[in-house]
Amino acid sequence: MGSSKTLPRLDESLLSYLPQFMRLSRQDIRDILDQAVSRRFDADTVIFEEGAPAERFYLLLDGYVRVLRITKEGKRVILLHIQSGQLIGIARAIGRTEYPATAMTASECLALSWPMSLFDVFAEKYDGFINETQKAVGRRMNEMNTRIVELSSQHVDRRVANALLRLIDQSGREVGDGVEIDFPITRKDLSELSATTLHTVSRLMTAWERDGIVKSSRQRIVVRNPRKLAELGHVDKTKQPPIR
DNA sequence: ACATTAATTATGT
DNA sequence: ACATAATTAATGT
Repeated sequence: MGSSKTLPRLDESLLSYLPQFMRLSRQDIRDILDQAVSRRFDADTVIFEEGAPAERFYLLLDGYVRVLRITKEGKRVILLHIQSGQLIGIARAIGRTEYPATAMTASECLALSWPMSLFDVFAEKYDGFINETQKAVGRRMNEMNTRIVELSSQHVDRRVANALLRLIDQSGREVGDGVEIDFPITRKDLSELSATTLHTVSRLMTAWERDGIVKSSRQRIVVRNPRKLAELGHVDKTKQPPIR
């Protein structure tokens, strides 16, 4: 379960290096922190749900969060992953009063949150907040743009390869023989990111393991050869008509 | 070029 | 021991 304590006192360094708060005085940051609720979440815990009234917005201080939606038929679709230092649940920033998607922790997480009414206050009062937030929204839109094109035009192996590449880009941790995705991730998760089945992902992974591109065990994936994976990701192997 | 179904095995508490 | 994750083969579209 997640505990909901406002622990002793939040240190100002938690915020002072984040783009949204970088320009602010120590006192401003103090005020912001004093209004925050700090909460720890276990892995695989829902932070907020699609369609629910967007009462609070969050700043992820540690861990990783999945943003997802569930189709009418009960199929999960993962939209993107969020890493620490990022705001989530900022429905207000896109003019919505309900959360547009569900946020679920992918690992143990620590997050601050504020009532949504403060979003407008922050935007008005604190230099750089709305600007940097808008940039973050833009980056996510960008990612989803490329993903839409990917999902609707590329073959599975490329989709999965590119999903993996984004994951190590956003949450890669250097390990002995490559770079590991920094949170537990299953074949099923990958398939929900790539619009395919866990079986296909499984087959791809064993093939890529044989080729030394990845190494995986239960809920762990290490990319040993990002270059080769990137080739799989963008090499266009749609059949060209033979010359002559 | 894939998904689906089903059976089997591996792995973590 | 039990649940969940991963593999594998067979079959379907």
